Amino acid sequence: MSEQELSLKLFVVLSKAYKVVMESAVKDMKKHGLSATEFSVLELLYHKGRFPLQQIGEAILITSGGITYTIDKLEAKGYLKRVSCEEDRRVTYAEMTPQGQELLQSIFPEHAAVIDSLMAGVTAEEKETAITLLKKLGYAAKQHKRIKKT
Amino acid sequence: MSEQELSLKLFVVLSKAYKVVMESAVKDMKKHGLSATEFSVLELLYHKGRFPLQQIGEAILITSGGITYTIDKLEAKGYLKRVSCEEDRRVTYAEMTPQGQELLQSIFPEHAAVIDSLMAGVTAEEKETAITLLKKLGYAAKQHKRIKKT
DNA sequence: TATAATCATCTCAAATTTAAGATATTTAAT
DNA sequence: ATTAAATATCTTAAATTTGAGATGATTATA
Repeated sequence: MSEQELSLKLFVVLSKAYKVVMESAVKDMKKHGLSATEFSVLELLYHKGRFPLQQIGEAILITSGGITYTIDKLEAKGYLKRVSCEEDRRVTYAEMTPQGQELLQSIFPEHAAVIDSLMAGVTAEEKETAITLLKKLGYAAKQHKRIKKT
Repeated sequence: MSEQELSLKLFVVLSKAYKVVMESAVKDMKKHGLSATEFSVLELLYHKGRFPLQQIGEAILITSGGITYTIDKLEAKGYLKRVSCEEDRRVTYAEMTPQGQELLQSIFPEHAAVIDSLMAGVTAEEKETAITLLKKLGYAAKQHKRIKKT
């Protein structure tokens, strides 16, 4: 296979793996009334604490409109609140409420188990290798985007 | 890292790699007036010839509503037409028109080059490894889904 | 042959995502 | 201190995707 054919193949296989894995993961998130995007936001706040809206978008790769939409939803559900930044009045933080904390504490372990069982059949070594390669691929694609823009 | 942590990490890295790669790929497809889904359908027909609608959905992982929507779009653009199956009257094929053929002939090489340049920075060996692992992961996730359903 | 179950496609409304642009704030340059 | 450029968030309409259910066709079974 030529280099280009390899790239195309990788592109196709990446898309399929993502979609198949995501389909089951989303099913689990839906059980708790959360979309994939909502879950990602809560997971981020759960692990990193309060976070500026803009940076949430950068972290989970959604557009500004998507940020507003998702944060609105989560705020309406009572899982987080907007807190404006004192130092920079352009900035708004998203901060988990106690209800949000409780939710994640209660559902995260099961979620982790679902993801893990999804990936049974791939060994720990293989996962490590895949993580390394996908990180590298993601980094390469990000660079490509940056360069194109310039 | 525990097995479960590895799985979670892989899940996150897979999502990010997919989204970053897709973002640039979609930008290229848009240049030719095609969405990612539309492009996938045309690419499939280009390589495999006429194909039943249902099976298109299975191949590129979109729901039945999405199939109808996308095929409608492509038919309106004149790139394919619906052809009903003689043997089984439930079935409708999607079949590329000469215009569709021409379009793909003209844009596919550039598309392949874009995908390839996106992935510069990952060696051929690494691509091969990634392909193998992602196939395995996709397969594992598909099995998981099948089992869950039973 | 009825009947039930399955299958392929379509319809439609609701949910979500995207893209472009508006507003307010901050930073940098003159 | 102005002005211009950059940044963060929000608004809105359009595009897309999802999910549930309708319809028509086929297959399997009693």
